Amino acid sequence: MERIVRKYRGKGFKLTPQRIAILKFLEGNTNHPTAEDIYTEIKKKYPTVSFATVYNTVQALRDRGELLEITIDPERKHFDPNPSAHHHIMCTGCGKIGDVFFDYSMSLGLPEEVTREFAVTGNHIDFYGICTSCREKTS
Amino acid sequence: MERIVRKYRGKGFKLTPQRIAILKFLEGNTNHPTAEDIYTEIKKKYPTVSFATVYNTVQALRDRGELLEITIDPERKHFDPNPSAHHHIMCTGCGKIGDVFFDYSMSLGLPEEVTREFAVTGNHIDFYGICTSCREKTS
DNA sequence: TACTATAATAGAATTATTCCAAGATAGTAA
DNA sequence: TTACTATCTTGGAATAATTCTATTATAGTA
Repeated sequence: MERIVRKYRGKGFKLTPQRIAILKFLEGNTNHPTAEDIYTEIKKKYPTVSFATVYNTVQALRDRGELLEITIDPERKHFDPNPSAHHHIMCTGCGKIGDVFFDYSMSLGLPEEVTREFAVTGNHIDFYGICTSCREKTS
Repeated sequence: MERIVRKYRGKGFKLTPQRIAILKFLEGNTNHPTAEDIYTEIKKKYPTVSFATVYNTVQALRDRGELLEITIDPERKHFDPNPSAHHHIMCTGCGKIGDVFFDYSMSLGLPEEVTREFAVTGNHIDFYGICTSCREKTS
């Protein structure tokens, strides 16, 4: 019995073959795939899968707090199956996204004029940079 | 002679009435408008203005480093005519976006496994919270 | 004043995402 | 094991944001 089936069975989350394939693809995936990346991958095994299924599934996972929607790339959304609080860095050359596991919360005090207006609930840091392979290409 | 005309004339930036209207609308605007917000406003005075003109103009401004594209709202892009390095906070109730003028760069050291792969060039922090008026509504 | 490079326009095209109705099926209760 | 039903999957249409294109207009300049 697979880990994924064990994790989701009987929790109000219907496990269909397509969903299992999506869950397997996402599990431990640190590539921050887009909806299209997921769709393309699942289509290999389930050629009739639709974007609706991909979006439905990531939405269900997001609602369960098991997946994050990432906005660092202005072009499209990326998804991160690691829901623990962390941050991201994107290569401005090739668009690759990496994780930044570091808790900055102690360092992010806000100016009084902001806390006067907002009750702060969270934060997320986008870092930008150039990755190793992009630096090699241009040097 | 208007300030805007003085600022842009003779700098390879063609000043048309529509552009002047957009520039005036953006100047000092801290509401982080969307393309549609800009379009709707300019349409009042220039009813034939098109979205293409709005997008062309904000792109030209972005390329000149005079405007930032903001990704804090997963639904759509917002624009910020203040290009100085600062951060943003969005109300998760009503979507209102506020500015956070504080330089956190000294606090944002990155783990070695990240700097090994990326030459970091910038950062931007998205804060989330609930604004005053949304708190009043739900209490 | 006239010329030319650039902008504005309408509308089509593209892309990302959501919605919908019909058929299929996983999970459950008997 | 069977049968039921709530939920999922699907294709395609719909929506929304953004970009592109060809044509016309015009700001800036010479």
